[in-house]
Order: sequence, then structure tokens, then C-alpha cells
Amino acid sequence: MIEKKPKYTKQSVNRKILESRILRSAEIVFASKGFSGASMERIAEISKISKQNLIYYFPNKDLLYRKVLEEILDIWIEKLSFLENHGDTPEEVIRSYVREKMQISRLYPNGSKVFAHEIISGAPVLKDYLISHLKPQFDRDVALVNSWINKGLIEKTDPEHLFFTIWAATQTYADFSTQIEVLLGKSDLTEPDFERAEKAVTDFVVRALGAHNKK
Amino acid sequence: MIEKKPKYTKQSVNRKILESRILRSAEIVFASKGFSGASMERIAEISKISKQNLIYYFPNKDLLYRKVLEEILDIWIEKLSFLENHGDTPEEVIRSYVREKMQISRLYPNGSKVFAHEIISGAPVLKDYLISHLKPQFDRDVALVNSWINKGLIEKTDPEHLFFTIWAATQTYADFSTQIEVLLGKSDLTEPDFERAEKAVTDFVVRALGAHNKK
DNA sequence: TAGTTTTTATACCAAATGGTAAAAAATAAA
DNA sequence: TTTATTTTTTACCATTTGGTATAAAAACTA
Repeated sequence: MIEKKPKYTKQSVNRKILESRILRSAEIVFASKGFSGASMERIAEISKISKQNLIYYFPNKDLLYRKVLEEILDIWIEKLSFLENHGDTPEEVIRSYVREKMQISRLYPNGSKVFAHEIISGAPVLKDYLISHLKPQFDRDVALVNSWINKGLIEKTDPEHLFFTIWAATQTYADFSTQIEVLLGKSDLTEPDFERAEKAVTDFVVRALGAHNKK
Repeated sequence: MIEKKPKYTKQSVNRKILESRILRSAEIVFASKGFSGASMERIAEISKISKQNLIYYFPNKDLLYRKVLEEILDIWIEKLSFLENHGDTPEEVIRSYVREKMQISRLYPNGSKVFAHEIISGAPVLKDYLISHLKPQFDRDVALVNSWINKGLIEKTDPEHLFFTIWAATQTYADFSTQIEVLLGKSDLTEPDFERAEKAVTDFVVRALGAHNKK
């Protein structure tokens, strides 16, 4: 055989599948109970394996928690570089950005909640990451918005706080979904709800920036 | 025997003082660790009393948690009835509302965080409260915004989502303060930071609603 | 001074939980 | 088929933690 060490043996494939199943289960439990409230037993239960088998794959809770955080951060980074959002006009860039963020809230609500718990708790695990990775990107994005302002493409706006507002407004549909469901009188948020929310938030931001009536 | 006792004896006053000291400590611990991560031992420690004495005042953790939530909800209810915010024009009402919300984030960040943990976790304790208390008030406030729209006082806006955005944008300064601190390059948020944030968010909302150029 | 309330200290406990150790079973490689 | 490796199960354990029980000291009230 050509390949000395076959990469996709039955075992290794199964392993990957099981690992991601575990990560999804862990995400659910961390999202709903936070780090301390999540038990390995419960995560194993949802993964439909024994606790000891869970520990075989993820030898301790800390590591598992970090892996879950890593996963969601990878997704965010991949989809959320403001500068790289296609669009020529500020309005296009903004609309695309808000849409991405809303879709992430829709597709990865549990990841978002885990992140939220982590930050609210003072980011004991993620603080270094925020400093080393998020801040530089943030500074670049702020610079871009400033350039828009200087060119008169959007209303004069506090760029830092613009981002805080956009993040908060979009993530709330994942993090505070329970509250939103109650207030909308629905048992859960479905696709149409998210579409409406997306339109509301996007229009809101675009209007606040006056990005629509400037060329 | 019915309590015919003097209401403001030295003892009862001291008791109140200690109780509120405990509640503040509990708030800190619940905010930073969530319900499960908070230990009675740690709360007692911060309150500078023994664990046994803590239990003497609050016989169990659930009760203590509920009291902490109760406290912050009382504050919110008292200060956050949209309809009752003074102001004749929509712009005045909105500005006053956003200011109140920002001040609450500034003054009661821990309460806000405890609430956030609770909602993100699916509101196991507060769900009934949200349905019975928050929703009716929400419906009234939504109706008021709708009446503004019908009178042409503000731009056509999705009223429900307007509130979600305002809440998210203001509470983020309490809940996600760690992230904001990192991105602003500060070790903590001080009065000037909050003032600037308040102005940014208020202007943002007012502009999005077009409440400033309509009379 | 006597009685009541508050506070602390001591001892203890059952349940939950993160994790270890090692044997057994299943699967793959030779 | 035999050997080696990976996966799963079984048994167990130390620590944490919310909470009980009790006695006694300390502080306050009448």
C-alpha cells in the first residue's frame, strides 16, 4: 500500500465524529449551566457515552471547556473580519456584517452563550485571547470606520461604541433568546423571526449611520 | 406571638445592615461564578461572617439567589417604566430611557450580570416573572412606540426589536465590561467612559429613529 | 438582673463530582 | 490466527459543598 499511515481509517473517522458529538453536547451543557454548573456526567449522558469514556477523549473538564470556546472563536474569526466583508459602500459592508453576526447567533446560539458566560464571569480563560487577537482586529476595524467618517460617507459616530452596539444587538438574539421568546410570545425563535430581527437591526444601524443617504 | 416589637431597635437595624452586606457579597459571587459556581463559603467569606452565620440569615442558597435577583428586578422596575419616563417628545423620552438604563449598568453591574447569567441559562428561576410582569409592560411600551410611528413622530421602526436593541446596547456595558475594557485598553470603565458610551448609544438610537428631525 | 436574640464554633453528613487505575472488549495490523 | 492497539467498562476515591444539629458565648432588650 502506498500510504504508510492512512489518515482516514475507520477508527480515526469515528473518532472525529464522536469528538465533535461530544463537543456539541458540551456546548449545550456549558451554555445552559456555565462552567461550574456543567458536569462531566451530564455531558457524557447527552453524548450517549459513559463518563469514563468521555474522560478518555477529553481527559479533564478544563480542556473540554477550552476546546468548546476554541471552536466558537474559530467560527467568529473566520466570518467576522469587518475589513474583509465584501461590499464597496459602507452601507453594503455594514449590512453584510450585521447579517453575518445575526446568522452566527442563529446557527451557533450555544457557542454564543458559552462565550457570554465566560465574558460575564470576567473572561478568566479568554482574557489573553481578547488582548492578543480581538483587540488588534478591533483597532483596524475602528480605523476603517473612522476613514468613512473622514470621507463623509457616514454620520459622525463613535466607532468603538458602534461596534459594541452592533455586537450587543446581534448577540442578544442568541444569548437572551429566552427573554425574547417570552416577550414575542413564542416558544422558540424560528427562521422568520430571525429574518425580521435581521432586517430591524440592519435598518436600525444603517439609519443611525446615515449610510443610506450618502454616497 | 405577633411582632409588636419596635421597628428600629439597634438589633433590627444591624440586622438590615448585615443582610444587605450579605446580599451585595452574594451578588458579586453570583455575578462572577454563576449560581452553581458560587459557594456559600465564599459568600460568607466576602461578607466577613462565618458560613454558619450566613445560613442563619439566609437558610439556603436558592433563597439567597432569589433575593439577589429580586433586588435587581425591583430597581429595574422602579426606574424603567418606559411610559412613565418624563418627556413630552419621543426624543426626550428615548433619551431619558437610555440614560436610565446606562446608569443602571453603571451603578449595578453585578446585579445585571446575575440577571444575564440567569437569562442565558434559560431563566429557570425568572421565567414566570418575565411572563407575568415584564411582558405586559413590554406590550404597553411597544404600543406607545407604535402610536409615535402612526403619528409620524419617528421613523417606521420595528418596536419590539427596538427595545431588544436598546436593552442589549445598554446592558452590554455591565455584562460585557471585561471585553469592552480590553478593547478600549483600560483596566476598568470609569465615569467618563460611561458618559461617552451614553452619548454614543443615545445619539445612535435617536438618529436611527429619526426622532430629532421630526417635531 | 433576667430573658431574648444574635453570633460563633464544633462536629458532622450525604450527595455530587472530577478524576484515577486497571481490566475487559473490540478492532486493526502482522 | 496471533499480536498490538484502541476503545469501553467497572470499580473506586478524595474533595467539595450545601446543609443539619447543638452548645455556648456575646449582645441586646426589658
